[in-house]
Parts: sequence; structure tokens; C-alpha cells
Amino acid sequence: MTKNEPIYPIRTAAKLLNISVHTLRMYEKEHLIIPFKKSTSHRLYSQSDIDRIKCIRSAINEDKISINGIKTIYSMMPCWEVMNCSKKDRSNCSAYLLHSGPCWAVKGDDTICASKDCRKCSVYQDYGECGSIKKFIRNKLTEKE
Amino acid sequence: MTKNEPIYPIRTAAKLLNISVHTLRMYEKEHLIIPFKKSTSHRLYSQSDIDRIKCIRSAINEDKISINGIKTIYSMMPCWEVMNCSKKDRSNCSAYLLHSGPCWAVKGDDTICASKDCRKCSVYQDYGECGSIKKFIRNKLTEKE
DNA sequence: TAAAGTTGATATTTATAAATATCAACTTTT
DNA sequence: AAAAGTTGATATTTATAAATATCAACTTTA
Repeated sequence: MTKNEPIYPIRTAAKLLNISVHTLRMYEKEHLIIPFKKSTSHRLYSQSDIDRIKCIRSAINEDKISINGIKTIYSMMPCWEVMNCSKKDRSNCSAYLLHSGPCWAVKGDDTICASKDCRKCSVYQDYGECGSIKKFIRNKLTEKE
Repeated sequence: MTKNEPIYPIRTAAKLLNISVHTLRMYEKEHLIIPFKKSTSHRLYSQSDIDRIKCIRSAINEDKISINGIKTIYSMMPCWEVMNCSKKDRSNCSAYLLHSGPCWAVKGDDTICASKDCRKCSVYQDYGECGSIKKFIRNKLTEKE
């Protein structure tokens, strides 16, 4: 059982988080989370999904950041650095070319991400923690010096 | 007359922006803007202050980003790159060490910024435009390759 | 001298974001 | 078979962020 393994059905996840299932579906619709979906369309949430949602709720309730604010912060993640995209890869990638949502929400058909499962991508899996995007940017800039 | 020259008193700025003077003072208190203050404490706003506020209001009213969301986005600006800070400069700088406000709101006493006028700093002056922080990060990462 | 401005504190209003619920009609799981 | 889940759509509630105002007592500007 790893933190990325999808194990919790929606009601369980909602209980773990003390929120409604509607809220979980709403967060997904807003592209804040990407739960696993079985062939039957049933959602399963991983521990790292749960942790990401905790951070999201802390941002909303404690830091008073709106959902759209969170989306914008997610859009600032230089995913092309995580993915080591070439110049060509970037040339028509919406995430690189300054759109306003998380990369997984704006990927287009002719990108290297198009055929990939974003829920398994390091961008989604490894940077769900509060503050991790800023940390990533800082470290990346520093290590390039 | 340059865009950074402080020329508009508060009532004029409020009229230009179609907002109240209270709101201007509130934005300042929230550290979103740094108007010039005369020796008499009277505020003067520059054209670039006005432009920054337009972007702030567009973020709030159209993009539905909260004020704290804007603050967090501002906190993601790698000011140390603008300022070309050394490792030593960074070592006890709150902006580098991950605080949650704009650098001009969190600078401490023993930083290279401590004795500087933040309203004249390139970080404040040149990156007030919507999307400019993300663009800066992108370009900085790209140029370091 | 009236108007414009300051500071600080407190109060009010208003629009609305976020969360939640309801309904309907279905499928899947236990 | 009941419970849990799906989708889509719509409605409601609630807390509150953001904006604005008021008051007081002062200073500065035109």
C-alpha cells in the first residue's frame, strides 16, 4: 500500500476529511484533484489525494485562498522542468504558454502529456503538499546556478 | 513623468480606479501596494501603482482570486533572482525562506533589502502586471538551461 | 478657511464563494 | 435488496471577504 494507491471510495474519503461527497466531486470538477476512476466510474482516492485535499482545505479555511487562487498557484508550477520537456515539447503546450489552471487541466491533444495519466505523473503526485510548488521553484532556480 | 513617479493624491487615484480611498488604504495595509508617502504622510500614487491595482482588481473581481491568494502569488516571486542575492544574502531572508507574503512585507532587519526603499525596487516596480511573476519564473528557468 | 488628507478604530453592507443539498434516473457493490 | 455509487442539473444555505462607511481628532494643502 503506497500513498498513491487508490483505496478509499468516495464516502470513506469524505468521512476521513469530514466533508461531503459533493465537495469531493466539486474539487474534482474544479481540477484540484484527480481521483482514480474504475471502469465502472467509481472513484477511489489515495492517501496522497487525501493529503492534498487537506492542504487545499487549509488554504481555503485558514489561509483564505479561494479555489481560483489555488488554481492559479497550481498553474505556476513549472511542470516542464519536472518533465524535462524539450523546446519542441513546450512550443505548443498550454501549461508552458501561460494558462491559468493546473497543467493537468490544460494539456492539449498534441503534447507529450496527452496520452499520459496525469494522476500518476510526478507533477500531481509529488507536489500536493502546501508550499511545495514554491519550494520546487526555489530549489530549481538555486540548483541551476 | 515616468510611470513610477508618484503624482496622484489618494482621492484622484481612487477616482481613476473608481474605488474608495478606504479601499486604497486597505490594499496598502494588506501589503499589495506601496504608495509613496510624503514627509507629511500624504500618499501619492504612480501610474504603475494604478496599473498594479487594476490588475489586483481584475484578479479579485474577474478571476475570483482572494486578497490572500494574491499575497501568496506575490510570495512566489523569486526576488533573490531579481536582486542577484548571494547565498549569504539569502541565508536569513524571510522571502527566500518561504514566508507567505510579498517580499516587501516580510523583509527583516538584517537583509540587504532592509535599508532600501521597496517601492523603488525592481521587484515591486517591474512585476506588477498580471501574469508577470509566472512569466519571470518561466523565463528565468529557461534562460538557465 | 474649506477641502483634503492623516491615523486608528469600529461598524455595516453586500455580493458571493464554498459547501451542501435535492432531484432524477440510472448502475454497481455488498 | 439495500446501500453505495454514477451523472447532470438545479437550488439553498451560510459564512465571510471585500468594500465601504462612520467617527474622532488631528494635520496639511490650496
